[in-house]
Amino acid sequence: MLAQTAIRTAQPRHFVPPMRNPRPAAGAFARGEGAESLQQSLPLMGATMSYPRNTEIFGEDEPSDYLYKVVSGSVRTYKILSDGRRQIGGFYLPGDVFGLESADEHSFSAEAITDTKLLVVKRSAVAALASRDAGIARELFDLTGRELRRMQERVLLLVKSAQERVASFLLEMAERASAGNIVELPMSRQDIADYLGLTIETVSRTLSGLESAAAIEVPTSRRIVLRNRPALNRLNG
Amino acid sequence: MLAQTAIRTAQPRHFVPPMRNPRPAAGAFARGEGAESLQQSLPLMGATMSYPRNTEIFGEDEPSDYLYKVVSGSVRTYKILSDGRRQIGGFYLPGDVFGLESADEHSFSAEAITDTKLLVVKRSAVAALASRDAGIARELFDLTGRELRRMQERVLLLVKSAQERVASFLLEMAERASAGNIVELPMSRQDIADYLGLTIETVSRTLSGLESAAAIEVPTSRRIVLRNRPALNRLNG
DNA sequence: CGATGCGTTGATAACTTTCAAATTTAGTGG
DNA sequence: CCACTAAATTTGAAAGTTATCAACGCATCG
Repeated sequence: MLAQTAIRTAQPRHFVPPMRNPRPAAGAFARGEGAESLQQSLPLMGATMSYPRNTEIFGEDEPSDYLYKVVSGSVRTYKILSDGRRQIGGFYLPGDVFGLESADEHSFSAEAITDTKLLVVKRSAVAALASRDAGIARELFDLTGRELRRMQERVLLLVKSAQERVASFLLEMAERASAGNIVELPMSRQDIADYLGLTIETVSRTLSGLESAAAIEVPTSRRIVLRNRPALNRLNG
Repeated sequence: MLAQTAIRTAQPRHFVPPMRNPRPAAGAFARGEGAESLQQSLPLMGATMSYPRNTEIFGEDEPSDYLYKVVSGSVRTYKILSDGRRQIGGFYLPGDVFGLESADEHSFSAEAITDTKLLVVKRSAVAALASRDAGIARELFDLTGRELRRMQERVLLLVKSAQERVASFLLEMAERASAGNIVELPMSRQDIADYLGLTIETVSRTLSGLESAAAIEVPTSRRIVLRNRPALNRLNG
């Protein structure tokens, strides 16, 4: 399973006004003097599109002509397995880019989890820019490499126990979408289960267990408060 | 955990004589006229090194200054988890490139499974070439994207049952290292178990089960004959 | 021939899923 | 804003799968 591609850029993540140029990623990596950056170029090459909650962004069988950058909202990519189960490839939050890994066709479908605005850019436009600008090419390469490492982390996660997977998931989300120790989850328990390769019941039970152990609090089902990060990190392995 | 990076190139895979220039990948993708290809350039930039069976190629904590291409033999990358378990990132066979995903430091260790010859190339040399040649840059990007898709397949694999994982593994190896329906496995049962996130006992039992079901034959522990691919594919999901 | 490493097989325990039901939350219409 | 209905989440009990612990077989090597 898998995240199509999730690149987090050093950008403000919450309530980014649509259509405003993101500032260049700070210190992402060295680039040749005077070269454009992907951060700057993307908004100029694409259009912002809105997707209501639970609507499809693209289907698994469709040609993959675009790259997507989340402006606001949240996205899940997924694949329906032959036995009917759904495997979630990845969750994408504001600042994340997805679609990088696609070949000619998407290997996953993508849906908006919440109302979402995306910056949509033609792959060919990015490719053309990259072929003229080595800095941009390098940036693309680095983004993909970063996504690759992220996917490797995912593989490490999936061989662990249910408790470890849930703890790791919470820590990952805390890193990506938290204000302090409060994690706001845009996705349902079913989404989490399909991401972690567990059942919804196991996810729910594990969260209850962590709450009993005073590692977290669950004031509402979509809000998790991390009470004991060291304990979660221990579980994380 | 995970495969550092495994790119299969359209090259002859068995007994490639060391230090002989591989022919350019046939039809891997379009490149600008007259541009060099990575396939051609790599051997000119690096050196071939030999590693006896079970020796370390690099350690997890070491700086990652090189890319590696398997000339002959086989390699495993792995990571030791905090609980002492070993997770195998990937297996690399002749023609595969690994090390692409690394950041400043390796996230995995690498060992020769069998006596192995590797083409070792400085990352900086490849990067320099890529910055001058958009075709090379594109090639690198494509290689990484391919590896990303491969890792996604891996994630899909790991959420399945033991039987599905083993069946998928056999099919994967058949594609990569088989002569017809005979698969020669360079790695031990323990390696396979650590790759699939199972125990050695479960792998062994599952293979025995597949043999009872007449899907495979196991004449020796390192040789598997695929007797019923459709059945394996069904298990594969 | 005995030791050692690897693989297989068996019995039991631990963990996760499955099936079912209760409870809470969210959405809709009045 | 409240009531009602549907959906989501949580919890319980039983079944299924995989891991663990243990023993055995087989091959290689000295």
